[in-house]
Amino acid sequence: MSDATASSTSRVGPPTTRMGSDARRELVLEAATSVFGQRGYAGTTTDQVAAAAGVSQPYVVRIFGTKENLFLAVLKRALDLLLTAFRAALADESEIPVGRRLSLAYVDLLTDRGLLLSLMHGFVLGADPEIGRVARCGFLDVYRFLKNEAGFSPVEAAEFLAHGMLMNTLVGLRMTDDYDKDADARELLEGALQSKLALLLEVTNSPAVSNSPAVSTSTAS
Amino acid sequence: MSDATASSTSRVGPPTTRMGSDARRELVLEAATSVFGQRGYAGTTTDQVAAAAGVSQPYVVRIFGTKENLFLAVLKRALDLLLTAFRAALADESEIPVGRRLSLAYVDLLTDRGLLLSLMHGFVLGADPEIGRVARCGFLDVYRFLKNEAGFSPVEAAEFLAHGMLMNTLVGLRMTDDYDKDADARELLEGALQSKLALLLEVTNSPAVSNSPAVSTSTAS
DNA sequence: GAATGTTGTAATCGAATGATTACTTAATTC
DNA sequence: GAATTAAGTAATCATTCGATTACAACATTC
Repeated sequence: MSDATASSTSRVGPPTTRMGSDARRELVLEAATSVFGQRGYAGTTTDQVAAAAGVSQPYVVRIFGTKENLFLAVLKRALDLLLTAFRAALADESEIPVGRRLSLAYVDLLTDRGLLLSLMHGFVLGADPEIGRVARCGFLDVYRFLKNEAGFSPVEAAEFLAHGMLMNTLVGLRMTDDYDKDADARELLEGALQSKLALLLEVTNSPAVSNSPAVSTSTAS
Repeated sequence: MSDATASSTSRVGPPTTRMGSDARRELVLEAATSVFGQRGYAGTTTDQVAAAAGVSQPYVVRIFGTKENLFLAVLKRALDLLLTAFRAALADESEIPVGRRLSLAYVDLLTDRGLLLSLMHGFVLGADPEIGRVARCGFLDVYRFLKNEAGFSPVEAAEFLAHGMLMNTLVGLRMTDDYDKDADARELLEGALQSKLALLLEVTNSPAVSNSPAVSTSTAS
């Protein structure tokens, strides 16, 4: 906090230009996706989300009503982006077979830190009444897409989903952190991701979560 | 609470017989495994664990020092049980091929509610310094078992792990809740679990998590 | 059978956190 | 250009929760 000439309640910087509520909402959703992906639903505070989005904590709460609603919005957005990316990959005519195109689209999404991990956190909270309902429904939507739109058989679809869950888990584990240190980790990543590994390694380089509390409520100047 | 003849500080029931600390520790670990599996690390309170174990909340804390230590102990125990079950399945000579025996052992473990879900919750917390380290190490231990002891190739091991992660996810999602209601859920479960589905359906019938706070600190009489 | 250690609980504390209230200031409208 | 709406924050509250302290009852040893 600069002790400038400003009196206690007057402005410090140049007059802030305002943002439309839709844009602000999307910005908070992106920040929330990142934080929820790292720390899970219960492990994330609205204050951490606010800090990541560069707004105050009460504003985050006011936009979404409750933390649970915010997480549900993150889940729905993630599922929407996932299916949209899959449909784009499907529509994109190419010599590459369908399954491979979808796999590549999936790994592409893994590079959006938090997106698929937030989903994963939701998937293991099926015991929660609200979150569980949305998560089950979303997972089934993906399954139906694979069958009805991509033309997979039930077993092929399960196969595809299994590899997706393994990739999610490896990213959640931050197994890429051990890529240089552990030969088995390297081999596992290569076996699980094969040609898609290089793409993933490029973006997996952010540090571990810090346990120090966010400075909170105050916007970064 | 019975309003018996007891004065405020006197005993109510018969003199409680004590339990050895090892047995008590194991009992608390089992309860913690169940609760962590349902609600995740951050979503679980030491009080919920205490209530599930039938002891007081401070006692849970005293046994394990911190909640994080408790969760780490749950993870290590789960990994130990997993590898022990796998080694038993491997040693058990039979006509059934190795992969199938291990799969059956895995589904057997899924019936211990919470065990594999606690692991799964740990797996997606790789960004946490301590939990992440233990989770990565444990996952790699399983991978090494598959390669070095069960004789899997790297790709076969990844394949096996992928199906394990899908099964974990389906259990975490409580997809079995929709087995009777949704044809796609039924088909997905059958495609993913195949012959092992019947085993899993038998034990998946406990209700959703309640959001009412545990009565806490008081032992059930 | 006192002394001593162990198993266990009741009471409570301090910090963290989701939410609320009241307020400020930038846009927008008439 | 006043009035009104919308974007945003500071301050603060009530709960929750992990942890600590002090104490009680059972077990063991000598």
